[in-house]
Amino acid sequence: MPLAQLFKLLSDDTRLHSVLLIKQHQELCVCELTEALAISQPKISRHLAQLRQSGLLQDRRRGQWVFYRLADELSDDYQQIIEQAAKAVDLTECNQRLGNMQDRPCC
Amino acid sequence: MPLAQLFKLLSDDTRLHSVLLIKQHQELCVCELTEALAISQPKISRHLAQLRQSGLLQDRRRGQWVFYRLADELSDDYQQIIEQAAKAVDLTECNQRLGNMQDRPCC
DNA sequence: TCGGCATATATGGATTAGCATATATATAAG
DNA sequence: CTTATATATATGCTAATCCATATATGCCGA
Repeated sequence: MPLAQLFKLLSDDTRLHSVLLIKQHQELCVCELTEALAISQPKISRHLAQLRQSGLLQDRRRGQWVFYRLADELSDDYQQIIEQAAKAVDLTECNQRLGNMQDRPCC
Repeated sequence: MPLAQLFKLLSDDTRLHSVLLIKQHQELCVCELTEALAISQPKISRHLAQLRQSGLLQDRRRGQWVFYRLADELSDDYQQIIEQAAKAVDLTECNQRLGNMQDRPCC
């Protein structure tokens, strides 16, 4: 993936915050992201599909849930860009909503 | 400027390469960028205006030329993201075209 | 069947490029 | 000094394309 494409993926708040939340928590499922970002399910699903198809995320089905994590093969350069991005974004509100969530899927 | 906006600015090859070339050379004028990127003058001019209006670049008129450089007030976080980006992009071809340019403006 | 997730379609809005043209500065001629 | 011209840069306008969202619906596993 060219660098400009990585930046385009991260240029949307929904995708940027998703990636950073997933990086912070290692793995999150769709319903957790829906809650943390306070957006509709089709909206997050569409953006996750885009991130997965671009090779930035990978998914794992676990029963009824689909968990997303950063792709294992992500280059060091790109990981460090995401690392830097994490320093410049405040995810407090997202994490609060996530913390208040009831019945979070176990694993 | 929100981080997502920085990423949107860097999500276009013309703007990404402009910023990285300017960072590498400290300062470049419009005609040098036109040559280095091998694109039309109105095209680069518009993208530079966008980068300037967003506060990423600043300009300086010197006679008939307008020189662009990274904005002085750019935050550390954002500078480091650009730093990382520079490691992931190959500007060899652009620099070759720039080196072959005749009658480059002096200062 | 139900909950969780993905996707199809339609729509409005944003982005981009190209062409022509306007503005600004420098230089030369009269 | 004024006028004319050339160079460098910016901008109006338009067409084409791309993007994000909402709504509705399909699929899959328990």
